[in-house]
Amino acid sequence: MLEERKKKVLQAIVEEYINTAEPVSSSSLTNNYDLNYSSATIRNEMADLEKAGYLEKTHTSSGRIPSEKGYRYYVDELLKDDNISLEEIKYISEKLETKVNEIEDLTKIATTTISEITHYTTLAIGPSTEDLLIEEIKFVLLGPRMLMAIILTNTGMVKETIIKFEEDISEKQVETINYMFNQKLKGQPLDIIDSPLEEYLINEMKYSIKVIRPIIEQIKKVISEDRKLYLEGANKSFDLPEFNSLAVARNFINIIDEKDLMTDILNSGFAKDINVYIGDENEKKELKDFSIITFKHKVGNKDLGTIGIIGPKRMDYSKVISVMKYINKKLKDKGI
Amino acid sequence: MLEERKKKVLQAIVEEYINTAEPVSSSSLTNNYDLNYSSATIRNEMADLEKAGYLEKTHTSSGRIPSEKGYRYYVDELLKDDNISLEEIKYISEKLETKVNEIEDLTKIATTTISEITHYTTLAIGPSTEDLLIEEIKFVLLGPRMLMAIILTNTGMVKETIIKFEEDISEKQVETINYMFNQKLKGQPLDIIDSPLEEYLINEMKYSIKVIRPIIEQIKKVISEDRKLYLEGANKSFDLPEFNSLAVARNFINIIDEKDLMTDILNSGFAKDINVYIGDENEKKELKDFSIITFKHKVGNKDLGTIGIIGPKRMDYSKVISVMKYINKKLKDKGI
DNA sequence: ATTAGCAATCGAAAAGGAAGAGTGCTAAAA
DNA sequence: TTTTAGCACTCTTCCTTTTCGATTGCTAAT
Repeated sequence: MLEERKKKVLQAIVEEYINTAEPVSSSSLTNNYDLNYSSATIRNEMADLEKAGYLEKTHTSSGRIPSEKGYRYYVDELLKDDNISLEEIKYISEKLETKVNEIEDLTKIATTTISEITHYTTLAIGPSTEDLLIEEIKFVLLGPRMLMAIILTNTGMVKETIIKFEEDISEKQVETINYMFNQKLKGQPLDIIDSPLEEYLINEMKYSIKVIRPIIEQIKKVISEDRKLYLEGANKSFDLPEFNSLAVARNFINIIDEKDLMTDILNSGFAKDINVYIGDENEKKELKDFSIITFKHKVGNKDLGTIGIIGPKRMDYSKVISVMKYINKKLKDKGI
Repeated sequence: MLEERKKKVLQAIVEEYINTAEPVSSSSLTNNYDLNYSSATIRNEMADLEKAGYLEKTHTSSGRIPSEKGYRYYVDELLKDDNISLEEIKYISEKLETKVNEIEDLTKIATTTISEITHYTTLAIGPSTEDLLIEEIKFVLLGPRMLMAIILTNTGMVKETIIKFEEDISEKQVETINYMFNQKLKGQPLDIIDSPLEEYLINEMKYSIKVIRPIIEQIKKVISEDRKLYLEGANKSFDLPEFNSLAVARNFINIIDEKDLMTDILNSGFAKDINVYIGDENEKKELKDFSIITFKHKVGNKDLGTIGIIGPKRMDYSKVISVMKYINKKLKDKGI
């Protein structure tokens, strides 16, 4: 447990460094941040904090920057999570008022809004299809050889896909298919549609393989498709001073270009509502020089997508977390 | 019209510069590229080509690099468009064999393939909805207050959307809607669905505004939605030496992050099958340091999407154009 | 417990210099 | 007339050296 003054010094250094991106000197803190001590006193505290692992030096005679432990302490103990202005509240509210017919659109709007307010690169994936139950499947004949399958789930999510056939099929056949599929699949989990089921339907139902197979194939494909990934404000990161280093910039581009990696990150580790991973705390080593903040938007057990921010370790945690909390609350209030 | 030897020198310089990204010296060309002359002779030719505007120097005592006029001459007169290996042909063919149910998926595959083979950043937009005619609209009731509208067009394209209502609607109502809409819209251009039509339907058909309005609103929204933009291999550009300049890298990120700009670019200027814009030739001044090569994939009058490559002016035009030509041909053969 | 004072350290920027690559030009060779 | 050898000149790149200033840690005074 840190003494009160050490906390103040640590907080001042973290915030100053977040603002300026320059190592913080002892003298720059005197008479600021409620620290009315001489630079020598601050210097002693800084030396202690460094020994305890909260601060680092870039070289012998430089000012201090926070270590990952320092950031972590700041995030856990010192950070204010109401760092959001009236204008921002207003702006967010307006944005989220937008009427949408699909949840994914809302996730998209939230992503853009967060990126606009925080000026960090923001990403999101749509809701997971795991754990969803099939409520009903509808088939609509669009042409003599073109059928649309519409799957309704228990959460109100709708997935549709088009199946093309090699030969004509009749309305009568569609009716049979409709009956068969609903008979077998109503109330079942979405991922039941795999090969065993295919065999079953074909064998047990004694229905033409030429008709059943393409349907199952296509439905399988659609439900196993990767969750859609949204990315907003990749260029915003390039205005940050840490991106003056070409190595950092290239690293960043490689990361956000790697869609599977991003999806993984947004999919993992949800201990809390809002999760902060600082540098090496990230599971993926590629991210060791960045921080990630994610939050899962859900109502009850209904997963509605995940939004994440990626930025330098010197991220404005306070602002980002405040904005996320507010958006999270707003989304919950909307009650979708 | 350039003399034969000048052409050879120009071609050699362009190709050498594309390969090495270093200004090309007179001595590096002797005994290469079918140029059996001394460096002094080459030097004289280079001086002439520079006077004529085809070459530039980065400073007084440097080798030469092609000017935009030089690249243009190379692309128009000197470039080989069969610069594609057997392995590449095989790879492309395999990729394009993939069975897809929707055209957009094919565009996506082509985009990825091009990026993989050329190592340049590749983008694409799906087919334009302009000029499409409505063949039929189907309505499917998904729940008491949820309706799906499925629009079939003359090109076989399918667009569907979900409409939510404030009050229950019956199967009977859906039938009426179905009849009304098809009656009025069959054979009409897709973009007929605008406000006047809304007024017309509501007034003339004397049908509940509460039902008609949300349907029209939603359909309007869907058909006016931006065409989907695909982007592949943004990180690949960062391996190019020109991206060692931070200004260039940042510029590039800003460009590809600007989706409207990218969409505009892919939408404009289709004089030929394959279009090359070198540096300042680009309409958008942001692109003055880059080259863009686009091609529109169409069969007959049916627009099936546009694919574009963006890279430095020192782009491997020969490779890119060869690959595009081959893919274009393959897509045409597939006949979708 | 705090602070003033000061030598010591190190990075960043400026200045200087050497090496090398490439050109243009002149005069000789083909 | 065309081509080439030869060489002075130019300019970049890289390396070293120097200077300047910011900041620290330590010691002794408050």
